Amino acid sequence: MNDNLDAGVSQFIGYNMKRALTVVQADLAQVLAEFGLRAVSYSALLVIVRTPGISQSDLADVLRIEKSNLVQLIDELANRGLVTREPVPGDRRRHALIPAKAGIALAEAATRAVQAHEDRVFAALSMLERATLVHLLRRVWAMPVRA
Amino acid sequence: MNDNLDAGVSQFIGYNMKRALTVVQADLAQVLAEFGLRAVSYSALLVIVRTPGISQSDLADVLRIEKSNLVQLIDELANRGLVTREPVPGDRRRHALIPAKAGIALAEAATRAVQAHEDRVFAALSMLERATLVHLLRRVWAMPVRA
DNA sequence: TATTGTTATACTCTATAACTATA
DNA sequence: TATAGTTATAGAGTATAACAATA
Repeated sequence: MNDNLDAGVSQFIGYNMKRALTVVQADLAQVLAEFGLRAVSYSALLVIVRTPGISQSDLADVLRIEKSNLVQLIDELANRGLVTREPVPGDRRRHALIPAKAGIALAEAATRAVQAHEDRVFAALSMLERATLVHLLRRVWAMPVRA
Repeated sequence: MNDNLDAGVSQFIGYNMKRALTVVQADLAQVLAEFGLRAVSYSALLVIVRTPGISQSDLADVLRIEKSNLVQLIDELANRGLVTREPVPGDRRRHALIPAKAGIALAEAATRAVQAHEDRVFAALSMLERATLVHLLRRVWAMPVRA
């Protein structure tokens, strides 16, 4: 394609993955900023809404981030009245993360915006092609690479 | 798929793109570390080898990074004897980036390792599927998203 | 002993502003 | 005035170690 512009790096699959993701992330960040959210805080909120009562440790595992980096993130969501930390009967170490009404509403509105964002960003692909793309990507991340 | 594990975020194409890229980047970093390179320094070296005489500004444009962040990177490559900064006749502001013999050799060896890395990381996909993946990704990053 | 939430910290990556020398 | 290279710095994002409370 433009081998003299990028000197052949565009032959690599990883290069094209990164470049496409950069486009997607830039647009997503703009969309979520209107809700006062970043990608990671949107994900956290959505998981809490759909898994009420999840603990911070389990949430960190699901989001594949460090639990220490989740503390301030949950602080933000809690300060905005989107979620609450509730005591868990039987284990006083854990906090159950419970979505507040405002959190549920924001997650729903943001999810609609994210779906619109994906429709826009992947408009060049047909629905079938989008399904193919997801299928191929899943097989990449689902595959064990090293022992 | 595991909608109760990730609470539905895996429905998003962007989520699958990021997750796949994380796997790819982790493996690539390991591979390039054996050559004392990061992804960005490998890309820079490869472009210099295939576009001898390119200036730092033009290289920054190709790599889509800030020229200020290129200075130390080129310092490293130069200190290792992989490239040199040569004066450009007719414009004393510019430096022509010239690959040294060691730089050409390292770029070739690293490129073979990167190709082996891609063969390994995308082993779950047939050659046709890899071509399809690249084609779909290119159409995503080539598409203008916002005006 | 191990786990949960927390704090502090360090390290990488990236972006921006300002400077110099040249054009 | 504008551009190439450079320096310094600041902001994200992420990773690690240590701690108190609890299991």
